[in-house]
Amino acid sequence: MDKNALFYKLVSFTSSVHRVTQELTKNAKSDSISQTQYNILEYISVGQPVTPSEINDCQNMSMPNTSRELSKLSKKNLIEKLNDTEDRRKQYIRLSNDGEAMMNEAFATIESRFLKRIENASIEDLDEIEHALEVLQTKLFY
Amino acid sequence: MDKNALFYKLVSFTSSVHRVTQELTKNAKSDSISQTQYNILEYISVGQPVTPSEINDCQNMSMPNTSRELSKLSKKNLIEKLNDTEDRRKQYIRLSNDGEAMMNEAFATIESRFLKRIENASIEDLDEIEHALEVLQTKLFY
DNA sequence: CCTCTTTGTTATCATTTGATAACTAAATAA
DNA sequence: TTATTTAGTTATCAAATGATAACAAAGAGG
Repeated sequence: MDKNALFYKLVSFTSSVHRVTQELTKNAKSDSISQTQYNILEYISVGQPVTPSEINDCQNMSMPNTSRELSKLSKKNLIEKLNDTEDRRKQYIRLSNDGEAMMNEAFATIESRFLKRIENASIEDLDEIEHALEVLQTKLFY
Repeated sequence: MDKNALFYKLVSFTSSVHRVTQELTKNAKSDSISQTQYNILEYISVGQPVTPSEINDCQNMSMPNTSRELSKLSKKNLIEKLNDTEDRRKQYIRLSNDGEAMMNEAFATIESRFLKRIENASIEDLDEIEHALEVLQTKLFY
C-alpha cells in the first residue's frame, strides 16, 4: 500500500463523507438562517466556547465577514458573546438557549436519518464502525 | 455502545473531517474559479462522467443554478458536455483536458500536505488507516 | 394521440458572500 | 514610553449564490 494510493482512497472517502453528510443534513436547518450561519453554529456547538478568530480560521472566512455573521446570529439571539477576563481583546462565543434549541432540533432530524441508515447493521458492524471512527480521528483527522 | 453515543461520535468525526479537509485544500484551487465551481469540478473528477441532475442532488443546488455554473465552467473550457445516445434529454459531464490539468494541480498541492500529515505514521498505522477508511466507506458512508 | 413527468435552459431579482479599507482598543515588545 | 502586533468592528462595493418563473424538448403511460 503506497502512500499515493492511500491519498486517492482519502479523496474518494472524503467525497463519500460529504455526500452522506449532505444527505443527512438536507433541510435539517431552520429556514431562518443561511447555510454559512448554520455552519458557524455547528462549529460553535461542537467546540464551545470558541473565539471569532478560531471561527474564521476554520471556516475559511475573513475577520470582517465572521464579525458580520456573528452580529447577525447575535441579533437573532442564537449566540452569546463573553469577554475574556485575562485578555480583554478576546471574546468567547457560545450558543444561547435559543441557539441550543435550534441546534438540538437540527441534530434530532439528522440523528433520525442516521439511525435509519444504520438500522440494518449488526452489533459487530457497529463495533467496527465505532473503532474505525476512532482510528481515523486519532491518526488522520486529528 | 448505544446508537445515540455513536451518533455523537459521528458528529464529532465529520466535524474533524471537515476541518482537516479545509486545512488540506486551503488555497489549493485556482483563483480563476469560485469555491462552488471547484466543488463541482471535484465532484465530477471523482465520479466521471456525471449528469447535471446528479450534481444538483449532491451539491444541494437547484437545477437552474447548476446549469448556470456548468455554463460558466464550459465557457472556461474546464468541462465537456456529451449527449446520451439513448435518452436524448440527458447529458454527461466530464472534465476537459484543461479541467483535468487544473484538478491535477490542485490534487498535487493537497497530496503534498497529506503526505506531510502522515509522514510520521508507521506502516502499522497506515494499514490501520487504510482499513478504517474501507470499513467506513462500506458500512457507513455508502 | 394526448397528458404527465423528467431533464435541462434562460432570464431576472433579492440576498448572501468576499474583499478591502479605515478604524478602535488592548496586549506586547523595543 | 513608543512602536508593533493581535483581536475585533464598521462600512462599502462587487461578485456569487439562491429562488423563482417561464420555457423547450424528450420520454413514458394511457
